[in-house]
Amino acid sequence: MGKVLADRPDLKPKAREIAKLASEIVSEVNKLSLDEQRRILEEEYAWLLQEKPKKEEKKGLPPLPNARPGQVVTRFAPNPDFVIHLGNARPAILSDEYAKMYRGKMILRFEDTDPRTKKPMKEAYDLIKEDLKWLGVVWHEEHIQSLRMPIYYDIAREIIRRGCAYVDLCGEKSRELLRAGKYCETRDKPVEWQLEQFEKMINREYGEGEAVLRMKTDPRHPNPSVRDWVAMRIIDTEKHPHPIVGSKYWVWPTYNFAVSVDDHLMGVTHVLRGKEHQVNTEKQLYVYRCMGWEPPTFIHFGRLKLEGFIMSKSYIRRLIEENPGRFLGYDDPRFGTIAGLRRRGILPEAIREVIISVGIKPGDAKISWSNLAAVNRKLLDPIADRIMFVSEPVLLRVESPSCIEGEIPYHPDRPERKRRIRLCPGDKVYITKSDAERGEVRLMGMGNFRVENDKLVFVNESLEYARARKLPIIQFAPARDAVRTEVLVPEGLELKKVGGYAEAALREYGVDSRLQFVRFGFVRIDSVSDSVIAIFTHE
RNA sequence: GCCGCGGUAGUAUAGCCCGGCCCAGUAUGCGGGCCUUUCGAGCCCGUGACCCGGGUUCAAAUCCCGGCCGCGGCACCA
Repeated sequence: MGKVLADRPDLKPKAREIAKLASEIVSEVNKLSLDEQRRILEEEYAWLLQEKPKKEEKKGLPPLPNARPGQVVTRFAPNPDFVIHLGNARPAILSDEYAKMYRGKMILRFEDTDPRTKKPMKEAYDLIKEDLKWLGVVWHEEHIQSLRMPIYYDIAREIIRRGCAYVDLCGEKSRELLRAGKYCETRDKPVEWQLEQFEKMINREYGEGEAVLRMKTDPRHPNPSVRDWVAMRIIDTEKHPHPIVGSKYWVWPTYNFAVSVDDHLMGVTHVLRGKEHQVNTEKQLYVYRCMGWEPPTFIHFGRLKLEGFIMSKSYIRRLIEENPGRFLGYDDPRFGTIAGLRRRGILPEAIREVIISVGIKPGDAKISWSNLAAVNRKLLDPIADRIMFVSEPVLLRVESPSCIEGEIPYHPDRPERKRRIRLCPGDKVYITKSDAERGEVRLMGMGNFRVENDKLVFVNESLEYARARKLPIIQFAPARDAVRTEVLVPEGLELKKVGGYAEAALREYGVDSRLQFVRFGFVRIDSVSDSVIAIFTHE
């Protein structure tokens, strides 16, 4: 029934008749036996049996509304008060992705207009850029708001001239007034007075809290925070110097004012940001309306959480400060910062893939670690060399009639790259304790051995023998040139340490190498000295 | 409390705008098998979801109403 109408939408007006017809036919067919039904189908309607080709699944982002190729300008506007985390990477990657998709432009803008409560961190400007580069984000322009102050002053004057803003001298009282749907009496003063007062603000004739510039909105707007929202306020930069411009400015734009001005002046066409900005969008529209600017297209998506990771900037900072020595820094692999994920061994392509798959839905998304790990594993597997690492090592002595030699490929897909390992009678070898308890094992690439007390007794080299007996094929490390290795395994807020020995080949890899420790999991080499410290990425 | 936005398998997502090719697709996870000198990868098979209740309609995941739940906002933060 549905099928018929889908094929012939022109029949829709007759749907009622068709429904009746269809049910008659169905009941008729149902009287026949199943075999009979099949026979008729095969004989007379064989063409129905042919599978239609499966349509190929489209991957990637949905088209951007109101977007014209070559005309799209997006932006990523972080607050440089700390490094960015996976949640911040979402607008960054999405903005980058759409700019690329439409051959447009992407702008990076640091929003550092509050040296008091969101004091910028001097190093963060560069750290954020590093993270973005690592993520593969490409930007064509770079701006710092604290370096654009005269621009905000100029637009503010224009907005006052247009009668859209006023200087509020009522201080604390204004908050109550506005909550009640009323407002400070200075709102009704003439434009000339407002301009005068604004210059007095700039000339430091007022202190913090004594005067603010407010947008005129609807004093009875259902959302009290929208009512005459603050566009400019005074921050005492003698007490709270800004890390870039010091005490040069006294009057600072609020987020909503600076953003509206910049988005317009920089020609931003599409603003992609979290839904926590929905009300801000509403506020910013007042600026566009007053100035007669055309607003960009706003897209708000939900929050992004990474299961089992701490993302909050302030919480991470507190944890580090209150627990000296417990964390490795803002890039600790237990944190959801970009730097933390990088140190953990997550690839930037994996982050991008996950963020693209989550898309731009307004609903929240909780990414499960196993999902991120699966994507990362898929990318890592073909490029990570296999190295043998022995955890919980026990030391055994080889007993065999002669030396045994084996060749082990670094990667199963490229068997021509391999190292040679030689075990001779009397050699000491580390294997994992639980493997030693298996009785008979096959040392990967070497041969089959029987474990007898502290001895490893050679049986034979036959792989078929090992298969027939289902012997575990285990990793090992000859003690002679074994590398002492510690693997840090992040588990929630804990960082477990797994000690052991790796085979000599580990020496060939430097810091930042990504490897797979055979039967253990993927790791990233974090430091190399006499011994090696690796960080466990995932299985 | 007020304002706004959402609820599709364990997780994420497609479909919703324009109701019928959807007894709901895909990925991951989980279970089983094949392959394989790793408990990896790959390949097969299986598992599992439209928040609840009404309504409109021949037909509702899709439209309407109510409820429940979740999230965001309610700053002189961004």
